[in-house]
Amino acid sequence: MARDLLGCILWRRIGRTLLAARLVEAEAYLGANDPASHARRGLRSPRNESMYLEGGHAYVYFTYGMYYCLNVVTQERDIAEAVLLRAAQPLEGIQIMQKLRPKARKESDLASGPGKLCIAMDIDRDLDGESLDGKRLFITRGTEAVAGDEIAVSPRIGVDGAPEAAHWPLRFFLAGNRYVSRRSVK
DNA sequence: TTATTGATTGACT
DNA sequence: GTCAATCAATAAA
Repeated sequence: MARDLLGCILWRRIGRTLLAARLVEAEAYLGANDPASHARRGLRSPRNESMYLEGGHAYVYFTYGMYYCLNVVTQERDIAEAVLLRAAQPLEGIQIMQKLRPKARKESDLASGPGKLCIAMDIDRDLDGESLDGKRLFITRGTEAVAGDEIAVSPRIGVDGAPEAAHWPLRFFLAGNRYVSRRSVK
């Protein structure tokens, strides 16, 4: 799923305005058996409850005391697997995004990270559990095809707390794309 | 009840 | 390269 989401378009409707961005980086989190997942060992709490929804819903969590991250829930109900959307290329409503994210000086930095993406597209816990085929949030196939050899794979970012899973190759991104979160990391 | 730690970012050396 | 911001969930006591 993480692989397939690359090149897809994430849409966010806020009243009459519509924002869109092309996904260029995503990470897979494998539920109960993944020590780096919020659902490791079957953990379940109000925070991660929407991970247990059926595929096609949003899981939005608050982290480091100040940022939100958006996930696509992928499995059947009660199986808590999800894909973290880490970076995207702004397509529509770029001026609005710039207003929402004044710290970004370049367009390529508007959504070049999971927290940044949520700031640029005004995504917070209010959207947690929402359908990804809904009014405020939805995803469509991209118009630009992604070639198989365009997709690079690496360990996930920031999972140092789970040494056992630290090297798992579950981060997918478009090789050389300037909108990914870390240009130095291959 | 208290302590630790993040699926991060931005400022700074 | 280092580090602080800032808080909720989880772990430890």
